[in-house]
Amino acid sequence: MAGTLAEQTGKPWPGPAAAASDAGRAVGGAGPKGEAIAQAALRLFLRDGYERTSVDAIAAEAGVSKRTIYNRYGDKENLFRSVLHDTFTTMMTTFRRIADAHLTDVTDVECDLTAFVCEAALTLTMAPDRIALIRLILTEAPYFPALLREQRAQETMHATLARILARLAKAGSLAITDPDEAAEHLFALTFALASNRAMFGAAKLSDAEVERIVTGGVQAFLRAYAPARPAAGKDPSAAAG
Amino acid sequence: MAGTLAEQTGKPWPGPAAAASDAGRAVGGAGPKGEAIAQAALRLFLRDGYERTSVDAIAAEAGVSKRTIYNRYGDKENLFRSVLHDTFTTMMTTFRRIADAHLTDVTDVECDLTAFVCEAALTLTMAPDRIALIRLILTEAPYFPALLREQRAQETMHATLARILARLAKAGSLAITDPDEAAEHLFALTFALASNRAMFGAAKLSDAEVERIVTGGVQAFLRAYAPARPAAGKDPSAAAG
DNA sequence: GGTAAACTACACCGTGCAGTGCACTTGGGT
DNA sequence: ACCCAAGTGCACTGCACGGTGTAGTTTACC
Repeated sequence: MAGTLAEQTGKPWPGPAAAASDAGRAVGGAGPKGEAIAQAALRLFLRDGYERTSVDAIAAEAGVSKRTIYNRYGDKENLFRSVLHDTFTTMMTTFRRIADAHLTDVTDVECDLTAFVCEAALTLTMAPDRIALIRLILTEAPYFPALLREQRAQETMHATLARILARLAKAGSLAITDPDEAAEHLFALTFALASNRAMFGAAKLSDAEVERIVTGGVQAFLRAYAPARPAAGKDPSAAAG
Repeated sequence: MAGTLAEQTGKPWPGPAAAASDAGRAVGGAGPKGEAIAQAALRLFLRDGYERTSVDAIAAEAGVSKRTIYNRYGDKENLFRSVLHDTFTTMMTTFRRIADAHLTDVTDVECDLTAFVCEAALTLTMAPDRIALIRLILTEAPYFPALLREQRAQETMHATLARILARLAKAGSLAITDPDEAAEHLFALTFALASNRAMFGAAKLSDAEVERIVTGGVQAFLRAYAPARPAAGKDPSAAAG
């Protein structure tokens, strides 16, 4: 049957001669060949999806014998998981870095938040690979439970953002009762919005459009979560400063 | 090659004997067999995706000979397009009906908007099929350009919502300068948010959770787009009720 | 009963792909 | 010079699937 869900129990494939040779030999992404394989596999998986990508194609793309791939990764599923895992890891790291750079100490909420969201969106969310990655995750998640567990990395990003927002609320810069919900709203109004547009829209978004979208999202967010002002009712964008 | 993009020019497959028999015979979804085929195909495509669903499986699921499917639809791609097209059409109709029911004349903005969003979310966006449908669209869009054109139906829903919001703004119930952007924000804070949670989250969302999410989204939206109030400066969460 | 469209059952073809086996080459370490 | 891990090239198996051909069966209508 075609649609049977693989019940892989996350076994990372011990290696070609796990019991035989004591020390670890080149397995997975180690060495230049491993690098080439991983890059080629990622490229093709992102472009064509799991089912449509053949191991032969990956081997050709990597300039490597098919046998080498099987020697290193065991099978196609394991290669897939391995490559996706690495991608998630680097993505998470990047997000953390950007968040730290912009939001460790905030002086102007709107300005800093916008800058952060813009950079994160342009670097991570809107990278053409990222769109393909989302597609891939959504498609393959039912067949690769491990993928959803990885994607839970997003939860970490969410939590990071929630913590930052809570801090801002405590400082009186924002009126937030539920930081988790607020973080979700900020995500929805910026990253998710741009992401959806990029995925469903016909033409691909330019950087300028992305900036426009996320800026508008941040402004709406700030209007929704502006602290109670003694003399309000003015232009909402005046919340900055 | 596995990843070659099919450049189908939307030819709807004229039928088994288009030039021979003058009148149209049973083709596509007509008749009880056609119904069974379409339903089975939709079920399996949604569950397993295009590539993982075999025509044999569809035939078995529909209790129909494989030959019948080919007689009616010509090939797998055409069956896929046909089934998806029907699905989009009914979805659009339903959205229109719900919007009309709740938003033709609005007395209490928050109340009516929440009711509308709740029903639409529970009926359309959060139906388990819908999630699978989004997955399917995202996955197959690169290979079925027609799908994106269909999905543009969403644009119609967007436009409908934007028009309604513009009307509310004109009536002074909301402070909206860009109805399109506002509609996107409302979408993002409600449908998209719930949708994403449903797609990425581990546990599936209960109706109550969906209601909580979209209610929170509507409230945030209303806070962001509340008209300038003569005596403002209150707790934002007090905007509710 | 006769006719024809719709349908069925089944065998069949070609193909693409995951994965294996094996003999051979390469290159660094000793 | 020798060894051995790593890699190569290629042929091969097995299988699932898309699609076709065909002979026979149902169903409705005259």
